[in-house]
Parts: sequence; structure tokens; C-alpha cells
Amino acid sequence: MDKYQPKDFEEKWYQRWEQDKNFAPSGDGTPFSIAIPPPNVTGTLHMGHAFQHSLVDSLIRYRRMKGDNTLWQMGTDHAGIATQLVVTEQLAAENITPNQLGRENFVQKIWEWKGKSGGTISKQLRRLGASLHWETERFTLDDGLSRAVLEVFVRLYEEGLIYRGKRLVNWDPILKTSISDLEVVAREEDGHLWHLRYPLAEDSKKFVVVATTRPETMLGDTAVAVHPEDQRYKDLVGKTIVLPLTNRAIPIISDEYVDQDFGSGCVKITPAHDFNDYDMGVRHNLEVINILNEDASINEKAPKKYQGMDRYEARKTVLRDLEEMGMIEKIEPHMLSVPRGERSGVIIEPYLSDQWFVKTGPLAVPATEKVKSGEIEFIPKNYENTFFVWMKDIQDWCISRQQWWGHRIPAWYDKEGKAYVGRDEQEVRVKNKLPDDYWLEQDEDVLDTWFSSALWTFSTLGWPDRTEDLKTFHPTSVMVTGHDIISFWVSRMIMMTLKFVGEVPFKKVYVTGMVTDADGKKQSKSKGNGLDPLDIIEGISLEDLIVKRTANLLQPRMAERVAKNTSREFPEGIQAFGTDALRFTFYSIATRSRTIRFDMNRVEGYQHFCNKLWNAANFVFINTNEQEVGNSISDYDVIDSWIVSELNHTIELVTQAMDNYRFDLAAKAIYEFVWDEFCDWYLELVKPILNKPDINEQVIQAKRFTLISILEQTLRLSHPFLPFLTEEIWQKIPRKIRGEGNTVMNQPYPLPNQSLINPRANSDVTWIKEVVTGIRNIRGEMDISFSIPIPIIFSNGSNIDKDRFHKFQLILEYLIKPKEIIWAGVEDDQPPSSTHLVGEMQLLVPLKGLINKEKEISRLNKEIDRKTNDQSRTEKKLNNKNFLSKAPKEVVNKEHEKIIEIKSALEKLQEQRLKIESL
RNA sequence: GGGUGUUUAGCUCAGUUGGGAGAGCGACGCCCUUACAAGGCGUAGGUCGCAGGUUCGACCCCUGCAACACCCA
Repeated sequence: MDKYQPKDFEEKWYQRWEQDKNFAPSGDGTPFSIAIPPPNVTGTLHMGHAFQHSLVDSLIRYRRMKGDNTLWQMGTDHAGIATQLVVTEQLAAENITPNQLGRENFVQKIWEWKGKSGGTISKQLRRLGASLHWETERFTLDDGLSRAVLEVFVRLYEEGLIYRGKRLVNWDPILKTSISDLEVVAREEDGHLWHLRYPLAEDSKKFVVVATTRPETMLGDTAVAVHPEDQRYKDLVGKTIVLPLTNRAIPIISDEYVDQDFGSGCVKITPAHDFNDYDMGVRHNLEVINILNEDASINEKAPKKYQGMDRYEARKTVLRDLEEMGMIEKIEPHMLSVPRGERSGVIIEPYLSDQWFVKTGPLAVPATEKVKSGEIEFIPKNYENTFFVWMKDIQDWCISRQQWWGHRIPAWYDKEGKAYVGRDEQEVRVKNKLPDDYWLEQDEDVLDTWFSSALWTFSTLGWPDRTEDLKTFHPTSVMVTGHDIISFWVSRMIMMTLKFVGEVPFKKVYVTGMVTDADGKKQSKSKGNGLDPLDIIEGISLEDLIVKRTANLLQPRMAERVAKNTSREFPEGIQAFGTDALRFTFYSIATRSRTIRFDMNRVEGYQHFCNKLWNAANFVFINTNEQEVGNSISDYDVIDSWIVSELNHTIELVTQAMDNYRFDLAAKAIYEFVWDEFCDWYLELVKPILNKPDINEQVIQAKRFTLISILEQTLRLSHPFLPFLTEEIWQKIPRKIRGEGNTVMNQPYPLPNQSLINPRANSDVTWIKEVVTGIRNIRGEMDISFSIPIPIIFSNGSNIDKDRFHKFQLILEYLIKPKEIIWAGVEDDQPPSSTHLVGEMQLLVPLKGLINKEKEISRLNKEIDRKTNDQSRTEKKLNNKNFLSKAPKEVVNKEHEKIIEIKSALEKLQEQRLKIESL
């Protein structure tokens, strides 16, 4: 075989699998299904996606090989705001605005854009090896899913669970739409706290001081509030204030919400422009004055002077005017949490507007119940708390967006503004007995993308029709997703699915950690610290990487720093590691931890692992191709039984790990078996036998059979994690061994066989390992090259030691390279030697001509120190009466045995030291 | 301010019912031993964040504190 070059075969195998329709459900076996969390159709894969999808693919491949009827449902969502924003920007480059095009033409443009860029994510998923069922791929805006959305909207409306109302929402003044909490990012920023004087109506020389971070909102103030128990202001409650600049009379009210210690303890209340103030306004029946236009400029409700000003220009003007009136008490620097739109980066305003809402309270109760009862289980379990906390304080869900790209709200208004909801205009007219010439106009807004995503597990399977797929694959088996969208997506899926299908959307929720950069920071395009998984698979130069990372920065002036950081982190760019190495890295880092720092060194390590497996296979083929390979295990010797035993133990570990979603433990078990046992020991143990010219043909054939069959099983065991590498190698295994199948991905997954686990073989091989390691230790510390044969004395060996030696003589001579071997009793006088203990037996390498006296003494001292420490710790325990009486018998016995062993070893070591010192 | 986590070797992290602290990478030394130098062999390195408590025994359980991270106000 040539060198390990993943790019030579990875894409080839994926194409073959897809052509052969290997990703489709088999139709037999227990159904096992997973719905992909729909990526944005025009987006690209980031590290979090690649991580999640790698985990899912291993689950799917594992279950498929186990014989389950597996479906990994592919689909994408339309990502309303993000996509519309991209196309708007493109048009802006041609100096065209969406309004100039009109709704229909603009949406047409977006469809064109989807056609152009929509394939990127699919290509990336294929490159990752994701065994998705492409043939039933869905899109949130396709006909089927749109029908589901319509159906759900209408039914919820008819039940009173969807309503329209004027409410405060998060308003993006650039995109001019409401956005969800998820799309708002709050960050600490520097600002000021302005202390303003509000004069009392009864005496304009008296005033109260209110503190605010957004002074321009004072134009919409309708009250001042103090805490009911605040002694300072007790007498003021109920009095009236004349609001400066507007000269509006507003009351002083008391409310427990007020924080007495913040600012002056008096708060200005602006119900139309602050969420807390809004609630207070409702409690106290305050007037709600909206002073902003859609673009956050000041509207006609404010004094003429400020009308039309941008909010920040208005802030400056308001402050200047108040200053002139002597109404500013003081100004302090102040850190405050500033909400910005995730997409536009602009500061979000709480804004009063007509929106559609889902009444979530009644839906939340059964959803919570299903998690409490265990019908839905979160992994790790503690994320259930996150879910419960969210569900307990759940707010009604604003589902309307002032956009064009999405599911248009199925509501029609008449001239009086009365809304009629139905599946289409015709149904609305019939249902409401409206004549054909009665004027109706459809709502301009579209639904939040999450609304359609909430229906994902069942709408993709054909709902509202009761399809076979729906019956077979719903509820889905597990949902794999990040913790950041438990509230926004997972909980909404649970609510909607229970409501409309009457069952849970999934039985388990596996919550992955969040992949961060090397500094533990969340990766994002706008911060320029993201990685494209494809760049790790195929490699990228530093120059290209910098170009990529600086292309989508939120603040272009960060470009220099991003370039610097990138050069520091990837001075040589990123080399091509291949998909398997990247995937294996993902499994290894899928621990229960919440944040996962992505470390390129580990990818390199696992690339080396792929290379190791590749070369081991190469060794196996060199020794089995065109040669008689046995076909039975009857000629197995202890060495073969041992590796079979190890493999079965590994199969057990991997199976257990996969059933518990411990991908890291599965990867670790495979890594250790392949490298530490199969390559480091088994292959070395069989080499002398394979190379011996006069060996019995039966024996050598048994070895060949073991080699190839262990390799073949290891490939099947590893396939879910290393799909490409295992396929490439597996195809080279003779059909006589691997059977008639065309691909490893449809072969049966190895089953652990308890009867093949062999403790006796294990103890024999452990003995070999100890002898070999002992000699290696002496060689290593004494700087004796392996190329120099050395005399070795086995002293004080038991009959078992002797039997083992004779049984494994060929192997031992190959691995310890002795010049001669002498067996001696302990009473025999031995030449001064370097020593290693194997149980009661001593391995001796005579010093003469090879070994430095001082070095050997220091080596002995180290060993004696270690043993002495062990001894004192053990003796301390055994001298403790409480330990002897209270600890379990097995533990006490173990300590007793240990002390005997330590003492005997110490005796021998000290004897040796005396002997060497006297030279 | 509330909530949830994290803190173990130079770095990144395991440590599953409390019973002799582990891996990978990095460092150091030796070796082109016929699958692999993307390799082999060996070595060094840790009062397990701090302070108490429970226990015969604590990285693990309890309490408090500190630092950091994320989520929610």
C-alpha cells in the first residue's frame, strides 16, 4: 500500500456510498431516527456543526451496522433574517433597495441566491462523511413544510393560542423588524449615568433626581417611581412632576420593583421603551407614549424640536437643553449591558408594535411533564434544569417578523383592521361569509423561522398526513444539539409536537459542549476567530485563512488584530488532516464538559493514529496476501487468544460507551486497543514467528488468520468513527475473510463475546510484557543500544517462569535481544549486575563492560525510594486498628499481600545495592 | 443580582457508585530493530484552586471562600 493520503480516497467512497443508496433506511429492524438540526440553507458549516454532525453520524452508522432501520433526516431552514440581510446587502452594492424591487421580485432574488449558494452546506456535510438520507431532503419553505406551518398556525389561532396584540418587542431599527431574544446579544459597554432633575408641580424649586442611561427616552416618561419603603421619598408619593422639555404632568408612584440603592432611588418610567417600565405601566395603569419611529428617529409624540432626529442626536440635544435649564445634577461613567442585534450589530430598542404571539403557558405544562416523567431524557441530565427554569418563566412568543422572506402570516384584514385567519383567502371568505368583493388584504409580515423549525421532527416526515414514515420514524430517537438553543428550539419542538402529534419529538436530547477557539472564546465569523472544518480537512494557507477570517468582521477595524492572532495561532496555515482525523478528534473531545477548546495538536495526534492503523494494515497485508491464511481458530496459541480477548474487551467498552453517548470513551478504547495492544505488542509478538523459516505451517497460518481477522473486526468496530479509512482498508481484505458485502458500512457491528475473554492468556502476556519492559528499562537507562546483544541472567525463577520462558523463548529472544541467557538459583553467586524484578524472579544484566556503576546505583536508589514510600504508606494503614476493623476484608487483605511483596522486593534491591557499592 | 458549570503534569483534558493520581501533545535521552521517523524504546514532571468538615481512608461526599466561563435579569 502507498502512504496514508486521505484525499486519495475519502471523496471516492462517499460518492460510491451515495450512488449505492446506502444512506436510505433499510426497512428492516428497529427504527432509529435522528432529524438534523436544520442548518441555514445559504450558510456554511462551522465547527459546532461539524462536531454535532460527526457525533450523529457515528450514532447512525453504529445503529445501522447493528441492523437497525436507520433514518438520518436531512433538511435546511430558510433563516429568514440572515438570508434576507445577505441579499439586501448584495442589492445595495448595485444601489438597489428591496422596496424598489417590490416584495415579489425581491423574494424571487432570494430564491435565486438560494439556488446559487444553497449547495455549500450539502457539499460540506458530504465531505464530512455524514450518512444523511438525501433523497428525502426537506426545506422549511418547501410546499410540504409550508402546509404544516399553515395548519399549525390556523389551528392554534382557532384554539386561542395565537393572538395579535400591541406589545413591546426587541426592535432592530436597521432591519426594521422585531427579533427574538435569541437574536439579541447583550454585552457590557462603557456608558454614562445621567442624573436628571425633575421639578415638582407644587413648587418648581423642589425637584427629584432620577438616574438614566438613556436620557432621550425621558421624552416618553409617564411617571417617576420610588420604593414604597424608601423613607426619603415617602412624602412625595402621589405628588405630581412637571416633566422638563415636554411640560407634561406625570405622577410619582411607588413600586417594589425600584432598587433603592441604584442611583438616587428614583426611577423615571418610560413604558413604551423599556421592558420593566412596561410591566410597571401595566401595574399602575400608566399612559404609554411611543416616541420612536421604525428607524429609531424621534416621532411626532415628542416636542417639535426633536422630531425627526435620530435617537442619539436627540440624546445630545436633550442633554444640552437640560443642561441649559440647570436640570442635570451630575454625570457618572457607567458600565451597562447593551443589547445589540446579532445580525445588524445595531443597538436594539424595546419598541411598541402590533405583533403576533403564541400563548405558551398552556403548551409548556405538558412539555415540562414529559421531561419530569423521563419520557424525554436530557444527556447530561443537568441540562434538564436549564429546561425547567426556562419553561417555568416562559414568556409568550413573538412570532411575527417584519420581513418578506418566510412563511407569510395567513391573516387577512378588512378596512376596519379586523383580522381573519385561514388557510387561504378563499377559506377566510367562506368561513366568515364575506362576499367576494369584500376588501381584504393579507398581513405583510412573515413568521419567525423558529416557528417552522419547531415542527421539524414531524413536518419533515410528511405531517399533516399520517404517512408511513411518520408512523415508523416518529418520535425520533435522539436530538443532538448545543445547549444554547435548548430554550429557543428544543423546548418549542417539545411543545408543538406534543400539541399536534400527541407524542414527544424525541426520546433523548444529547447536549453537546460548545466548541471554542484555543483561548476558550466562542467562535464566530463576526469576531474573526472561527474555523471552517473543511480547512482542517483539506488544509489552507495562512494568507487565505486571514482573508477568510477578516471578510465578515462586525467591526472592520479589528482586521489587523485578527490577522495578528491568526498568524500567531497558525504560523504555517493549517495542513490537510483529512476527515477521519478531524472526526476522531471530535469524538475524543466529546466529554461531558460544556466548553471544548479546540486544539489543533490533537487533530495532528489523531492523524498520526490514522496513519498508524493504515500502516498496521499494510503490515497485515504484507504477511497475508498471496499466502495461505488459515480459517480456523483451533490452532490459536496463547498470543492469539490474548489479542482476541483484548479485542472483545474493547468491543465491550465501545458498545457500552456508545450506548451511554460517551463518544470520548469509545474513541479512547479504540485508540488504545489499536496502538497500545495490537501494534505495540501483538504485531511485535508475531514477527519472530512469521519470520522463522522452519516453523510449522499450521502455526504460521493461524497467525495469518488472526492478523487478518483481528484487523477486519477492528475496521468494523472503528467504522462509525473513521468511515473513510476503514472502508479503504476493508475493501482490500479478501472476500474469504470479510464476506460478500460491498461496503463495510453495511456489515454487522462486532458483538462482544464474553467467552473469548481469557484471563490466563492475559497473565501470560503480562509476564512477557514485564520481562521485556524490564530489559528495555535497563537498556534505556544504561544507554545500551538495542543493536548490542547483552547477556541476561534469570535468577530465582519459579517453574512457571521457566515454563513461560520456554514457551515464549522465540518471542523473548526477538524482543530482548540477549547474547546469552543463563538460568540461576538465588543462592548462586551472581556477577555484579543491573537488576529488574519480575515478581520473585530477578532479571540480571552483568555490569562488566556495559554498565556504569554510578548510574546503576542511582537507578537502584530511585526504585528503593519508590518502594520505601509504598512501604511506609502501607504499614501506616496496617498499623491503624480502625482500618483493620472498619475497612472491607478485601481491601485489608490486599494491603497485607502488598506489604509482603514490597518487603521481598526491597530486600533484593538493597542486597543489590550493597553488592554494587562494594565494587 | 440570580442560576449553571469549571479549577488535576508546561499545554489540552480523562478520572462512572470514596480504597495505590492517568492519557495525548510538549520536554529530555537513546535508536533509521525488515508496517509506520506521521515511527520505536526509555526518563522526568502533579501538597488534584484554597480553608474547614464527614470517614478507618477524600481528586471524588458536605460547607465556606477565591478565580474563570456561560446563561438569565
